[in-house]
Amino acid sequence: MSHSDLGEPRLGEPGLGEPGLGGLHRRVTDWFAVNARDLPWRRPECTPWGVMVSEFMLQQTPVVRVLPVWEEWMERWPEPADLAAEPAGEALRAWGRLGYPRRALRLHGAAQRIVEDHGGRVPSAHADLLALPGVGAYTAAAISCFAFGSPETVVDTNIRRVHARLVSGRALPEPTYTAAEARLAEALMPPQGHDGGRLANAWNAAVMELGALVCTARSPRCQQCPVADACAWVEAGQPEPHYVPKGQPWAGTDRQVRGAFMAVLRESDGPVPRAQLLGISGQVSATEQADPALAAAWKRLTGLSAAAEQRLRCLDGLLADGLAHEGPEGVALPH
DNA sequence: CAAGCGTGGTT
DNA sequence: TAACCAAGCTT
Repeated sequence: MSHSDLGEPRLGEPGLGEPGLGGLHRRVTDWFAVNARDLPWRRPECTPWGVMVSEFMLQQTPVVRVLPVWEEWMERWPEPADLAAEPAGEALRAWGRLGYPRRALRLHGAAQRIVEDHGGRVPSAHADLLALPGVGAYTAAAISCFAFGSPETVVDTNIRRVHARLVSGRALPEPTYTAAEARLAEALMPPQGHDGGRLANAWNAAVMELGALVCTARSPRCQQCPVADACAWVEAGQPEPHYVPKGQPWAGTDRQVRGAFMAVLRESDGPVPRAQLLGISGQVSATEQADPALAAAWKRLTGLSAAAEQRLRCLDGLLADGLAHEGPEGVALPH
């Protein structure tokens, strides 16, 4: 892969005595050295397990909400075996309101697999990590790179956005991760030196941080960007996105109902009677929102409101997903 | 592979 | 204020 494969946009001015894509590597990592947030999972004393827990929690959840929960987890479960020895329900409870509670379930399962298959140590190889529940391409690369210094190519949504703007001249990355984006990310990696992956590690972390703090999705802070003068998107006059991002509906969705159920189960010490759980209020089904008259007619015919049917379906879903268990006394978090 | 999966701060 | 969106993974 040569730099000529990167496409038309310029990658800074080469030939000025600056190695690495016309000095981009150096400029971004220098910016990072000054501006990086002091996050506990980045400190040298943080264990691979600490990095792994942070990566799970950071999947689709902002740093500020992860910080306090991560601290609690590290104090309570400093090693994978500590978590693996607990019931999954304890992981779900300690997950609190981070969202996507199946991540807690998968992290708990991953801890058990680490104990069984890896002697209680977080594996460092990408393939071993990828085999763990809840670990996909991004998380495997991130753990391998940030916890072990492996020269992996890490690609998250921040990095994709920086690449889209800096190199491709677009406001946003493609709606779905493309092979072209993967090739670009590979091509942008610093050359393999004799530093044991240190430069790769710094580049990954620096571009990610640049995307999180400066090259943000909305109202980017281009004045503070160390490579704005080399940015294809700035050069092109900051054109609008070439597609409309899909929204994430919430009111009346199954997600809202499942979230409400999980909140009740987390707060309960013992099992909650099924009827009580199904009776919690606060949500209106999407059907009832769209057409209250139709929903009322349906209820007269069947005796079940659309909301009631939705709650039944959502409870079944939680049980099927292993987020809850049902016994003779009711529904509870799993053992 | 597009859809589904929580939650709450920001705009 | 409603909409956007945040270090993705799984099916």
